[in-house]
Amino acid sequence: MAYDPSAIESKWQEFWQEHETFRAEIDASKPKYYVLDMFPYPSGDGLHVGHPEGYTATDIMARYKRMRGFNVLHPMGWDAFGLPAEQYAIKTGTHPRITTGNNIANFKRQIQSLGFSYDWSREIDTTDPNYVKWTQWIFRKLHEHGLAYEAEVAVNWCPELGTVLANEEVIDGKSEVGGHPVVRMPMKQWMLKITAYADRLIEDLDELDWPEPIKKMQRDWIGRSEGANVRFGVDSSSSRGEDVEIEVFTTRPDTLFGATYMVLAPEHELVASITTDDQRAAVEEYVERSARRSERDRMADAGSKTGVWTGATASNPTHGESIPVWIADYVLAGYGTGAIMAVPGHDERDWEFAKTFDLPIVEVVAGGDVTEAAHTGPGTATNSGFLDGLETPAAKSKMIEWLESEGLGQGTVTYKLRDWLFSRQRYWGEPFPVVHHEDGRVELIPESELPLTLPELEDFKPSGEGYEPPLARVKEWIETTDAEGRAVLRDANTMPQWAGSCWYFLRFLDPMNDEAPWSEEAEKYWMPVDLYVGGAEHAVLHLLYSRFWHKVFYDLGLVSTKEPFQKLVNQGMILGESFRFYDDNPNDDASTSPTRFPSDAVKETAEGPVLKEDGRAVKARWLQLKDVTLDEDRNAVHPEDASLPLERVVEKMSKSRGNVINPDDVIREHGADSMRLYEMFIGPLEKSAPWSTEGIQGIYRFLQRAYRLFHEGEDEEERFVAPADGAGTDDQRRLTAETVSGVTEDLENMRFNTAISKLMIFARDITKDGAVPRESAETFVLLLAPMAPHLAEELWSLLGHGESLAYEAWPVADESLLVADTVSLVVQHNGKKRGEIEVAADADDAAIEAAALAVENVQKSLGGRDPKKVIVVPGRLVNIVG
RNA sequence: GCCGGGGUGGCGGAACUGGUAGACGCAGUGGCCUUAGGAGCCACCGUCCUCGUGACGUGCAGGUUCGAGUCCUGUCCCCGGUACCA
Repeated sequence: MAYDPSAIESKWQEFWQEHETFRAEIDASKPKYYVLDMFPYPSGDGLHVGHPEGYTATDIMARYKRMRGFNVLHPMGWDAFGLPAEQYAIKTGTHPRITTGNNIANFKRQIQSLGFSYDWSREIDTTDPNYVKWTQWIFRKLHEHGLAYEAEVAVNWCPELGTVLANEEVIDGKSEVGGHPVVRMPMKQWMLKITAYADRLIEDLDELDWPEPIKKMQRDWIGRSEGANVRFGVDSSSSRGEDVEIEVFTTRPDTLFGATYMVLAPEHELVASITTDDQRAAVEEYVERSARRSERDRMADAGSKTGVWTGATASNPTHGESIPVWIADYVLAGYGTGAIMAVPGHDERDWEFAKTFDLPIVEVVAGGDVTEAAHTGPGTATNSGFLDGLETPAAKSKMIEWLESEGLGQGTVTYKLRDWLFSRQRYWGEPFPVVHHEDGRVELIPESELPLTLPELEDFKPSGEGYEPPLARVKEWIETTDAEGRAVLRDANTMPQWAGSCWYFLRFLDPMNDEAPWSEEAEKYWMPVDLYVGGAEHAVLHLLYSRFWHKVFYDLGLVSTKEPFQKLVNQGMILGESFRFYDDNPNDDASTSPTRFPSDAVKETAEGPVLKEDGRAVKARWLQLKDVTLDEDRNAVHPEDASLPLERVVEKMSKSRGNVINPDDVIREHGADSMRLYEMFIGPLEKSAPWSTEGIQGIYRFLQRAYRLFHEGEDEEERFVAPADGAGTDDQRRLTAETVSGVTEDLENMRFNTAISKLMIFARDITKDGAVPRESAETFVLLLAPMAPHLAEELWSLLGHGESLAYEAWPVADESLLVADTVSLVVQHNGKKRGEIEVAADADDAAIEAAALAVENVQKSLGGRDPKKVIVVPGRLVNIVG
C-alpha cells in the first residue's frame, strides 16, 4: 500500500514546471517532431474522460520521441470562441470573456493534473486580441487575393427569439430553445472561395498518411464529377417567342438521346417565365409547398416522387423532339445548374418519376431491361444515332465533342463542395477587419489598426429588430470614419469558430511573435505537423478548412509545405456503461408507484418506447453498475427486484444516462498514471471502448507492483531497495531484451495496449529467479516513462539519478539475446496438433522432420501410413500430411 | 439506400506477412499469508464428453489451402457517416 500517486504526481508536475523540462526551442542539430492534439473548446462542463484519451496518446509519443533524440514540439491551447459562452451570456449577463477565462482555467488545471508534457510557454487562446489580430490579418490576405466575397445567403432567422440560429440549433424547423418557428431569410454574408482549391484538396490527399476512410470522406464531400453542360431550347410556343434556353448538368452525356423530359428545381429562375397560363396555378402551388416543406419532410418521402408540368416543352437537341419541362423537388437548386435532363431508362430517380407520371422511358444503353428498372451501369449505346455501338466511356466523349462542335454545350466539372459561408450573426467571434462605404464599397482596415476588438456589451440579448446581429446595435462601434474622415460602417458579423482553429498549429510555432503570425524560420523548422490526433467528428470540416487555408498560405509563400498534417489518427470514443429498464411513469409523476419492465417487454416507436403488450407509454431508466445487483448467473438485476433483468447498454457518455466519468474523480482515487495507462489499455486507440470502473484496478495493481519492485517493508517500515548490481541471470537479461524490443515496436505503431501488457509481463516475471538486476530495473523504468511518467521519474530518482529522465536515451535491446538456442515447434498431423518438439534453432528440415515423426502421438495418429508430405514452418510448426 | 468500420470467453481485448486461437487485464473459483483483508502472493478459469497430449469452437453457409479469426463467394446483425448530387 505504499504507492501513493498523489504525492508522487504533484511532486513531479511541479518539478517539470519549475525546470521548464518540456520547453521546445529550435535546434537545427536535432530532427524535429511536431505532435499535436486537436485543441479543445473549453466548455463549462470541464474535461470528460474522452479528452485525455487522445492527449495521452500524443503525450506518450512526445515523451517517447524525446527519448529517441527528437526535438519535440508539443503544445496546447484553447479554441475559445463559441456558442455556449454566448448563450450563457444571454441567459445570465456574464460576459463571455469571463466565462471563457474560468473555463480555460478549469480545463488547464485538469489537463495539467494528468502530467502531459506540453510546452505551456506556447499556450494560445483564440480569443486573445494578440491571436485575433492575426486571424484578422489572414482574412485581409484572403480578401486581397479575391478569396473572400460577399453574397446573399439564406440564414435561419427566428423572429420569436430575434436571432439567427446555427443549423444545429434548429430542430424540425423549430428553434432548439423554446421550439419557435424558424424561417429562411436571405442576408448578405461573407463567403470564402474554397471551391477554387477543390481539385488540389482532392489531389494532395494522396501524399498524406491518413486513414483511408477519412480521405474518402473528404473526396466525397468535395464530390468532383465530370460531365457536360447541355443547353436545351425551350419551344417558342411555350416561351412566347423569346429565345429561352435551359442549361442542365449531366454526368451521362452519352444518354442524351434518351432524355424524354426535363425537370427544374422549384426554385429555378426560369420557372415563372416558362410556365403556361393553364398550368400556372398548379405550378405556383407546388413551388410554394416545396418552399414550406422542411428538409425533414423532403427527406421523409424521398422514395416517392412529386412534381408538376410547367406546360412548357423543350427540344431534345439530338433528335429535335419536344419533351415536357417539369418542376420537382427531387432536383436541387444548389447543385449543378438546378435543372436536369431526365433519362428514365438509365437513372433510378428519373425512372421512378417517369413511372409515377407515366412519362416515356427509352432504352439508349443496352444491357438492362428498362421496363423493369433503370439500367444505370455502363453498356453499349443504342437508339442513339451517331453513338450507336459505342461503349459508355467512348460514347461520353463523342457526345461532348458533338455538343461542343454544335455549340450546344461543353464538357465540364461540377463539385458538391460549395463556397464556405464565413460569417455568423454573433457577438463572440472575431470581427471582420473591414468597413462598408455608403456606396456599397468594402474596404479593409489597415494592418496597423489590427486587432479590431469587440465592443463591450452590457446585455447580450439579441436586438430582436430585423434579423440583425448583436453588434449592429452598438452604434458607437459600428459607425466610424475611414482615414479620409468619411463616415463608414463596420461589419456587424463575426467569423465562425473555424477561423481560429484553421491556423492555430502555425501560431504554436511562434506564439509571441508581434511582427508576423509566425516566423519563416520557425515554420521551416517545425512544419509539417508529424502527428495529429483528434476525434473523427472533425473528419471533414475542420480538416478541410485548415487544408484550404494552408494551401492559400502556400501560394502566398507563407508556408513551405502544401499540407499541414502529415499523419492523422482518429481516436475512438470512450463510452459509458449503464443498465436499463423501463417503468410506466413517463411523466415522472412522484405520487404514483410505477411498475417496472425489462427491456425485452418494450418496443421503440416514433413516439417513444411503449409496452409490446398493450402499447402503454413507458420511460427508460438507467442504473449504474455500482447500484445494480448481480444474481447467481452474474446477470444484472434491479436492486429492489431480483426478478427484473437489466439490459447492459454501452453508449456515448451523457448527463441524462448518468454514465459520465469525471477525470478528477479517477485521478483522486487512482492517480494520473493509472488514468493514463487505463485509457491506453482498454483497446486500440482508434477504437471506441467502454470505460469500466473495475478495469482500472488492474492497472493500479500493476503500478503498485512496479513500485514494489523497488521497495520493501510496509507502512512506516517501507524503504527503497536498490536493485542488485549487474545484468542478472540469462532469463532476466532475455526478458529485459524482449520487453525493450516489444515495447519499442508497439510504441512506433502506437499500439499502446499491447505495450502495456508487455510491461505487465516484465513486472510479473522479472523477479522469478531472484532480485531485480540494476540493468533491468533502469531499462524498465525508462520503458515505463512515456506512459506512466510520474512513477517513472520517482523510481529513476530513487535509482540515484539527479536529473529528469525525460531526455534519457531510449533503451536498445541486445539483439543476441533475442535469438534462442532451441525453439519449440508444434507438431501437427493433418493440421491438428499432436505434440511438441524442442529442436536446435538452426536444425535443418530433415532433422526436424525426423524429430516430428518420432513423436509417439504422431505415429498413433498416422496409424502406420507413410506421410505424403511434411511441411516445416521455421520457428513455428511441422505439419505431417497423410 | 449508399459509403465506411466491425462481429473472437461472462467483460475489455491479443493473435506481425495464412502457421499452437484466447496474450494481458477485469470479473469469477480455490489455496497461501494474516487478528482481519476490500492488501499481497500462487493456481485455475471457451464449450462438451467417455476427462484424453479427446471432440467442437472466432456471427452464419459455402469455398481455396497441408493448414483459415486472417484469403475468396454469399448471407445476417451491430456501430458511425450521409441523405434524391443528375
